[in-house]
Amino acid sequence: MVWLRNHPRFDRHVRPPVHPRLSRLRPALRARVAGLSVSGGRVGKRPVTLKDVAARAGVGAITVSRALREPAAVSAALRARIEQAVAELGYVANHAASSMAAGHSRIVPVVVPTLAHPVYVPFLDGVNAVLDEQGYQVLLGTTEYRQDREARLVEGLLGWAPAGLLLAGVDHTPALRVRLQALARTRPLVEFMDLDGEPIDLMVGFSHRAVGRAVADWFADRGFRHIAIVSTGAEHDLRAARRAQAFAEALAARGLRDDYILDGQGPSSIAGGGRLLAELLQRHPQVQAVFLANDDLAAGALFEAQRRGLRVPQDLALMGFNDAPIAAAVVPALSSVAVDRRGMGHTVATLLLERLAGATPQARVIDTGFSIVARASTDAPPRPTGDLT
Amino acid sequence: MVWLRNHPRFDRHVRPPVHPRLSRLRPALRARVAGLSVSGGRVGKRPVTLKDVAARAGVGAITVSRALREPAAVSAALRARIEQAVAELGYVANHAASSMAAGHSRIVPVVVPTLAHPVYVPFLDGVNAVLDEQGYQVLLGTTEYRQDREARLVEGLLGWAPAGLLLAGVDHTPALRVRLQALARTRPLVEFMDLDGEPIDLMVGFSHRAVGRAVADWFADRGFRHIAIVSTGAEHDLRAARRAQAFAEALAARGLRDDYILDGQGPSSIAGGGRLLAELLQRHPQVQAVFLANDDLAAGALFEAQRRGLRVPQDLALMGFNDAPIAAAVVPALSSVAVDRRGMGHTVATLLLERLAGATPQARVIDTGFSIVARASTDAPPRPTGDLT
DNA sequence: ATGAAAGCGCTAACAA
DNA sequence: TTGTTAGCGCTTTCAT
Repeated sequence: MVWLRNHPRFDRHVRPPVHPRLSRLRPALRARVAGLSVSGGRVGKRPVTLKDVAARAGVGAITVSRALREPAAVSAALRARIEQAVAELGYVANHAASSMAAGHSRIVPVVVPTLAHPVYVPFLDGVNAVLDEQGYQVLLGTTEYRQDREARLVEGLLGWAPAGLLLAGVDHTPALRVRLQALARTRPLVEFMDLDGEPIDLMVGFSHRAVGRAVADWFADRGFRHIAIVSTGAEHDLRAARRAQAFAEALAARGLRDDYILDGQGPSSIAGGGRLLAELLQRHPQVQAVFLANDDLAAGALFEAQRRGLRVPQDLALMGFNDAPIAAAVVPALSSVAVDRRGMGHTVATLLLERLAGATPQARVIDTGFSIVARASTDAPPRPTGDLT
Repeated sequence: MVWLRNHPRFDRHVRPPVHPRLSRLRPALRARVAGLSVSGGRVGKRPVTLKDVAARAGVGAITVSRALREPAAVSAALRARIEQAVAELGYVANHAASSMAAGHSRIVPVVVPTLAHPVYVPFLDGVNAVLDEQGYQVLLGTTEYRQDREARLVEGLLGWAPAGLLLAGVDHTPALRVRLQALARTRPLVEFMDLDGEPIDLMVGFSHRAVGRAVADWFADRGFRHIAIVSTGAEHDLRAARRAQAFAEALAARGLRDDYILDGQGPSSIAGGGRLLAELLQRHPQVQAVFLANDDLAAGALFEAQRRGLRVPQDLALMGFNDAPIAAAVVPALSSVAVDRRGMGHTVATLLLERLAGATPQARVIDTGFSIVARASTDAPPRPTGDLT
C-alpha cells in the first residue's frame, strides 16, 4: 500500500470496519458490545449504567439514583450495598442523561470579559473552589468586553440547562437582558463585580462609581488640585469608564478641574503605563496626582516618573487599582484600591448555592466594598503648582 | 401570618402550588405548559425544541438536526427555511439531549493545578479562544497539585462524555493512568506543559528537565561556580522539582557544587522571594547566581538584594522563570526563561481539534520549547568568591 | 436528500 | 422506603 502514502485517506483517521451484525446498533451501544467504554465504567468493559449498579445491588434503578443524590432517602442497608456496587463496577454517572431527565444540570457558567486581565482570575478561582466542593462544574466563557459576544455566548450556554448563571457586570444587550429576566424566574442569576445598575436577579460586587468618587475625594481632601485619571480601553471596559466619570463628577463638584482624563489603547501593561504617563505629563505638566486603572499601569507610571527624575510622591502622587502584589512590591510602594476578588467569588458562589438550596437570600444586592490602601506613593503633600485657582 | 416569621419555611423558597392538572407532568413539561422556559426558546413561551422548528419549517426533525450540524447535507432551500424558523422561534439546542443521543458532548475539560499560579491562565485563555471558536465549551478543573484530586475530578468530568480531555502534566495516579489509556482509545487526550514522561496519547509542552539543565549550563558557561536554585512548594509542583533536579545534575556533571537548592513553603509571591533569598544567603553567602522558580520570586529576591545593598548583577545574578511582565519592568530588568503559554494553549486546542476532525496528527509529542531571555540582572561576570575550587 | 423509528441513561411522579 | 412507568430532546440507523 506504499503507493497510497500520499493519498488523502492517509491523513485521516481510519476507522475500523463495523461488524455487520453490529452496524444497526447505535454507536454508544455498539461500543458497549465491542467492549469499549466511551465514558465512565470499568476499563475495557461496556459503560456501566445505573441499571447495572441496580442489578448488582439487587435493587431498582431509581433506588440507586436516589442513593446517589439524596442518601438520606434510602435505608442504610440498601445504601451500603449500592455504594459497594458502585465501587465494584466503577460506575460514573452520565451527566447528560441526568440533565435531560431532570431538566437542569449541575453546570454553572461563569462569564467574564477576559482572562488576560488578572482581576477575573482570583474571582474565578474563588467561585470554582466553592462550586467544585458542592459537585457543580464551572463552564468558562469570555466576552472580550463585547456585549454581542456575551449575548451569543450566554445563548449557547443556556443550552446546557445550567443550574445558575454568573455574569460579570451589568451591561448587557437589551435582548439578552430580557432573556435573562425570564431565566431568573427559574434559575439564580448573579451579576458580579459591579453594582452600578439595576439587578436582574442577584448582584454582588462594589460600585465603580463609588470608587471613582472616593479616590477623587481622597486626593482633594489632601489638598491636591490637579488630579488625573488614566486608563486603557475604557470604551470597552465600562467599569473603568464609570470610575472615570464619577471621578470627574466628584472633582467638578468641588470646583476642581475635571478634564485630566486620559484613556489609551492597547492592553493594560507596565509599558503602557509609562507611555500614558508621558502623554499625560506632556499635555498637563501641572498634574499633581494620578489615579490609574490598575496596578500594572501604575507601576509603569512610577517607572516612567523615575526615568524622568520625578520624585514619587513628592513631585507626583500615584494610585493604582486592585492592590495587586506588584503594588506593594515596587519602591516606593504604590497606594491602591483594594478589592477582595477571591472573596467576591466565594460570596457569589455561596449566594448561588443558597438560592439553589431554596433559601431566600437576605439581600438581592451585596456590596463587598473596597478600601483605599495608602502607601508611600501618595505619602506627601501636593507639589505647589504656582497657580492660585 | 406574622407569627410564622421565624418559622423555617420563611427561610426557604416557597414554591407556588402546582396545579393538580399539571402535577402528573414532569417538571420540564410542566414548565412548558405553564409558559416558563427552563433553557432556550422564546421568552415567556414554552422551550422551543427541534420538533417545533421542524414543524415551523415544514420538515422532519432529523432534517433540522442535520441542517444545524452539517449544513452541506441539506438542500439550500430547506436550509434557508430551517434557519429562518430557528431565528423566528429563538431555538437553542439542548446540549444534554444531543450529548446523550450522540454518546459524546462538545465539552472539553481543562485540568490545571491551580488558577492562583498565573502561568495556567494564559494557557487556559489560549485554549478557550480556539475551542470557543469551534463551538466547544471549556470545563474548568483545578487539582491544587494533588493527584488524588485530579483522579476524582477527571472521574467526574468523564460523566460529561467530553469530546476530549486536556490535562496539565504527566504525573497521574496509576489508576487514573489506566483509565486515561482506555479513554484515549476513543477520545483525544492531551497532556500539556510537560514533556518529561511517557505520553498517554498526545503531549504538548516543553521539558522542565531541559530548562533546569539549560540554565545551569548558561551560568556555568559564564564562569559562575556557586549557582543556586530556589522554589516554593516543589513537593507538589513536580515540574519545578524536575527543573531543580536536572539543574543539580548539570552542575554536578561539571564538577560544581550542586547543593544550593532551597525550596520554601507557601505561595510564590514577591514577599516570599525576599524571604527565600535572605535564607539562602544566610546559609550560603558565597552564592553568585540564583535561578528562581518564577518571576515573582525573582523580583522579590531582587528587592531583597537591594535592601541588603547587594548590587544586581555585579554582586548577585538573578534569573526568573516564565518571563512575566514584571521581569522586564523592574530595574534592573530580570533575565528569565520565556515560554509562550498562550501559544501552547493554541497548539493544544488545535491539536485536539485536528484529532476530533479525524486527522492523524504529524506528531504525538510537540515540543513548544523555551528560551533564556538575558537581561540586566545577569549581565555581569561572577563576583570573585575567593575560593579556588 | 429526506424521513420514520428507536433508544441513549436517567429522574419525576405516582403507586404500593 | 422502594418500585413502576413514562418520557426528557436529540441523533443514529436504515429505508425511501
